[in-house]
Amino acid sequence: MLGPVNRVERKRGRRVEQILAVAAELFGERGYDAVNLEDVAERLDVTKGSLYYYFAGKEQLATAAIETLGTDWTARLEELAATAEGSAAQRLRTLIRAHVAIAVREYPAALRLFLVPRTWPDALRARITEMRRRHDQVFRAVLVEGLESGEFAVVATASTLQAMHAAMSQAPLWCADLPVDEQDRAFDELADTLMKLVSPVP
Amino acid sequence: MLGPVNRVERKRGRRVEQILAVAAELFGERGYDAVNLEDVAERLDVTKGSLYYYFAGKEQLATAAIETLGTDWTARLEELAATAEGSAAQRLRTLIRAHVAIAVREYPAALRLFLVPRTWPDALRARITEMRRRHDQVFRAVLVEGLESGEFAVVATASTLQAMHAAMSQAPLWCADLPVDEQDRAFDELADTLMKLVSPVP
DNA sequence: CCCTCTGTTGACTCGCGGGTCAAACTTTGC
DNA sequence: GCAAAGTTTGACCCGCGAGTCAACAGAGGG
Repeated sequence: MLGPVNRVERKRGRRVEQILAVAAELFGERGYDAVNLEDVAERLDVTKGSLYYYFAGKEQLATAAIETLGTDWTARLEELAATAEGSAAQRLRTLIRAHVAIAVREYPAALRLFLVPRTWPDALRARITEMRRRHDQVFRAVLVEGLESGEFAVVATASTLQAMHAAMSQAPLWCADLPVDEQDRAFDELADTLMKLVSPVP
Repeated sequence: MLGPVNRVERKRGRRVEQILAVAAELFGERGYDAVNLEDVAERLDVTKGSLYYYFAGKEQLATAAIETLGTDWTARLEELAATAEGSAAQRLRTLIRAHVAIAVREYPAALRLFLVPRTWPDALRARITEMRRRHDQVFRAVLVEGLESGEFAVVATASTLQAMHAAMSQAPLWCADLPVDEQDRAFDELADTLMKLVSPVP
């Protein structure tokens, strides 16, 4: 039997989800150290102490929150990869755009997750690494496909993926402050630019 | 009259340099919050209180340290750009390699300076932005040159530079732990990969 | 209406790290 | 050799934020 058994457990489950949603947002925005539990509690119109009823501590809360964030993000990427139509190039471009859009619009500082994992407690590092591995996996699959079909040409798969990932993760920093319509143009430009990494040369 | 006038001031100047060297290393490695002044002091075989004789506070110390780090790094890039021989492509590749090597070998976590500037106090943000602007300037110059001579083709100058910068800054994260000889191969691969961003397509 | 179980509170402890300062020590100039 | 200036120390203050906990609601259930 999956899921909560009775009304009480369901209620608790919903509460946990609310907390995780807020926590994911804050940890995604600010990183680990810069989030304090009072802030999380305040956003839930609740007191800090109450969080400890659901989670053993900051680290556990952050771990669960990252899990949530990661699962959501990964799921969307994977679904997109599964449903996207067209050539490998078209699909890769779609993925890049979507990934950048999620990063910028929803987790504007989630790059911290990937870029400075050393500041996170050990337990979290593993989750973050795993999350990144799964993201990479989605991109790698399309990349390999395009390579095998001869549609793409790359110097080295590893550094191509690294470069792509770096550029995408960093996007929030330089286009978070742009107005929305310019953001869209920036996403397109970045996607086109990154496609050059896989384009064949004469 | 430039420079310190008497022996006392020279001595003080040297002490300040020692402190800044250590501070630049630590701030470059760990970011702002994660550095505490006790650590800085300990590395200098000195007490925390003593730092306050030379600097008004953590923020001022960090500002000066970043200044040092930035000046050194920028100067080396600029000198390399000025002395490098060959086509625009050859020079760009040289710059990329050098930049990555400096990032990985000397300031292994300096990417935090660029990547998460929102965690730094306002005063520091300006310095960091300026440092990055100067780095970009060096690359932009070569890029524009190659474009004008028809050697390069890019989708958009801005996102090309962004992508390059992102990939280079992030390099320390994924190749800091490699043995030195593999690092060199990784640098080469990354440089070759990034050159694709400017390569003309048929 | 009371009893129990689930949640919530707010006042508390505690350690950490930035910042202060008078006193002690060292160097320098005469 | 001594006074003044320069430098270092270590004990101390203070605020912040994580974590604790006894006391206090409500919501059902009998």
